[in-house]
Amino acid sequence: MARRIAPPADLRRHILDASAALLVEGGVGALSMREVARRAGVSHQAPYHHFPDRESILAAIAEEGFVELRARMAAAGDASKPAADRLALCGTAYVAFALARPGHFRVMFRPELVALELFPETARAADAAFELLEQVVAAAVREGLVAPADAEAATSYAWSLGHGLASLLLDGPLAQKVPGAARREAHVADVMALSARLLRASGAARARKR
Amino acid sequence: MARRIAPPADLRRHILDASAALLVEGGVGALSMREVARRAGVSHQAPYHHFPDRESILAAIAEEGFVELRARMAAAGDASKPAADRLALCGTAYVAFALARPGHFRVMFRPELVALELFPETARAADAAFELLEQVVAAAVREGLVAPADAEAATSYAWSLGHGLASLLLDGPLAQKVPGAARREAHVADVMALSARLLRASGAARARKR
DNA sequence: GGCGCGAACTTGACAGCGTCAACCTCCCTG
DNA sequence: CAGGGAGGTTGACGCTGTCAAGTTCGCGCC
Repeated sequence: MARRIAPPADLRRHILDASAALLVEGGVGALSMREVARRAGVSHQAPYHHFPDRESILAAIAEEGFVELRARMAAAGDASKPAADRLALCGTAYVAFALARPGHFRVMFRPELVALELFPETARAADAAFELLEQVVAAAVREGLVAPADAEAATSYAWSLGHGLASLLLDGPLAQKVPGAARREAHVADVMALSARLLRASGAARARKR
Repeated sequence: MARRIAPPADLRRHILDASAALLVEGGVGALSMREVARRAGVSHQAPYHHFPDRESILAAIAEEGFVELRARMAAAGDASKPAADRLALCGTAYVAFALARPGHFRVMFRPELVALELFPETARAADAAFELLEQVVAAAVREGLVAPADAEAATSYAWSLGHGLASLLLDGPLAQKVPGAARREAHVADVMALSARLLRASGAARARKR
């Protein structure tokens, strides 16, 4: 009876892809259950057989995002390099992820959209990404760039710098002030290089004191 | 005929206050034209005599936010102090604003909610806040903390650090990891002090080279 | 002083939304 | 081969933003 015109095999995958596309096009407000269903070529109720509600779709997208974010940071900052460089590369990877997957990124840090306590898988993926960053900061402490007492502050410092730069480039004033993918990339590199320079200067000052 | 039970004088003000309260309670999704009207004690259509649509309410709130943000930063970083301290105090004020006015903050950096090109007043308020930060960074360059060639990167650095820390404390993983207003305040102070230390180390290194 | 007009507010309607409920129709399993 | 569940359907509900039209009030003008 001519069932399944558009959805060939995996409707769940189709739904997630259509949702990500909608998030990119019009932000969270544009992601509606019915529009997703329309794009997947199914009835407005079909998605409910794969996700209990709209929030669960957003949670699945956020989870995908955290997994990819962690993978990108892990690939960027391998342990052979000096910690200052690793931190800069992780930060660059963080921003690159946000710019490459804006739809995912915009959903990942919105507790009113995705209550992490209701989606343990998503929360675990977020924790894993956070822990990777903590390891790199620990390396920076080991190399004497910052004092051991500053480890916690340094973790927030590194995460904030990357997260803030990503947010401002994606949705903030820097979106207009730094137009074009190439200029953005260069600007991110500049900011991260500046931070690395500051960290090295701090490390040198601490070494001299001892 | 028992007109105006609830709205005594200024419905526009009432609408903005109710909207801010809704934003705090349930995020952007909770701000509905009809709920705002309900809270103001008027019909669902009354707000349209003061705002042409929902986006205009959000734009007005964002504008208020940028004005207060600028005022707080201006009050925090007066020009008599060293630039490293001014930057740290401005950053602290930035985060303090976000935590004190979460409803406003969540709307100020969402172009899909408030298209700044349609609301020049809001855009002007945002620019004014940004320019204040640029002045403080210019002072840091003048004091030799960073190279003149790094001025642009340093502006993004400072803005990103404050914005990122505010976002992570408000809606990110730090919201759970650093609970309680007092601990948050202390953590912000730690991070900003660390950044100031890094900047001073950089300034000292640059002075030594010359 | 009366009149008109516009601002502020009302009720009513419409389409689109998320979601609950009920139904159909395969395919796999006991 | 009976039965049941997975995955799809249509229909309905109350909510939303917004358009349209009606009402009421207060102020300025002839």
